[in-house]
Amino acid sequence: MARGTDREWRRRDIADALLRVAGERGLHAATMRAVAAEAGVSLHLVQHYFDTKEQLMSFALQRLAELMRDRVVQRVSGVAGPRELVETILAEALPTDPASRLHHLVYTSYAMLAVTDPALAAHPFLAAPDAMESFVAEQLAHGRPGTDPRLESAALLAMCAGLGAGVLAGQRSAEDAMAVLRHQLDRLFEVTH
Amino acid sequence: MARGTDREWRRRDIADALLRVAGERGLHAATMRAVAAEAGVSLHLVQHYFDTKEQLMSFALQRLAELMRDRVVQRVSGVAGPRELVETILAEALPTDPASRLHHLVYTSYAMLAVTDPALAAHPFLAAPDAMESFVAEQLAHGRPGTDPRLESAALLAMCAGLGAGVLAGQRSAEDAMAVLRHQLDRLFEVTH
DNA sequence: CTGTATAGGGTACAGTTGTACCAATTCTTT
DNA sequence: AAAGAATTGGTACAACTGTACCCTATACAG
Repeated sequence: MARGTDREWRRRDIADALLRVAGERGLHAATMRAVAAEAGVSLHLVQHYFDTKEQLMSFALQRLAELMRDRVVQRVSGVAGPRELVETILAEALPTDPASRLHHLVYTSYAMLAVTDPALAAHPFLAAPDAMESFVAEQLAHGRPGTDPRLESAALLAMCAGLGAGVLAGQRSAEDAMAVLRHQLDRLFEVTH
Repeated sequence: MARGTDREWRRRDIADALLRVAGERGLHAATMRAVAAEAGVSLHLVQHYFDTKEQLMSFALQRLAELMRDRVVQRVSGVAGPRELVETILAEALPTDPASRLHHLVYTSYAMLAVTDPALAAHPFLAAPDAMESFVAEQLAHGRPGTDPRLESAALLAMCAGLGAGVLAGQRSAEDAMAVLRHQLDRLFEVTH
């Protein structure tokens, strides 16, 4: 009777192994065999829980979105005030620690694959970013009534995505990226003149 | 005697074929054979001009940076005034037409590879973005003396990178991205209060 | 007790990859 | 004219990929 949930656990374990491999050696290195080895199981077991590699890739992407959402929820708990909320959420979009670094590397790799791979493109890839953007827009709307919430929130999210890519690529440090982010938030939330 | 330059032309042709394949089918699809077919030459010829795939990948990346630089130079010619210059340069960072769409897809794919591939990481990947950032900072410095040029230019460049990724992923249209960009530039270049 | 489904392991296979090798042709130089 | 270097082609090969197949155990329904 617990078979169903047990099965789901196994699938999660394997998907997490894929994410680990992809984060350390690149998404292209996440072969069936590499994932099986990382998960400490046989190749056949991976095949048993995922009929095809496409299914595994798709499930791992779901799992990644889930993990990123969990991180945001955990970070946001106990934070109050529009400025603090927005800063917390946007900071999570920056790869400041190994875990989020892995997340953003794998997520962006998936996104690049999705541009040319119809199967991945069908995924609800953009649900999380869209939700973030709406949330930030909402906070701006009744935290800074003078501004255009949608345009400003889109700009902020895009900036963080770009800053995150810059950090990943080694263009700037996570601290520098945070400084750029804080500067923009200071401007947005400065006392009305 | 023209052999040397002839050889260089051939290498460019092959590298351009790689960029075309990568832009249409993804960087992972740019195999030796696919590149040879796209270039209309035999597999051995590709091997002849590039001893190893790593060399081909590296040369194609150089070539991509060259093409992107050429596009910026061409776009900027005939444009005057800080606001117009900055807008022109940043707009080029957005995938508004097929060519720049291809450029940004392949460039970002390379960047993701470089995170886990030491050979690619050694490349002067960030020279172009850094140069752009410096140029924009310079324009802001004596176009908008009140602002912090480096922080604002970093924010603008990062925002455009993020917007570009969003356009590639299908999150928003190129027009919407341009609207977000223009809104930020309007703010930066509004009459001093 | 018997059969049937689930979980697991090992191996085989066809296709693709980067690379290496061998042959032929063309061009330059002596 | 001859020799040799550069250029092009075809094919071979070892490694790796995703997938398929065959063989056990163990749990549970009849």
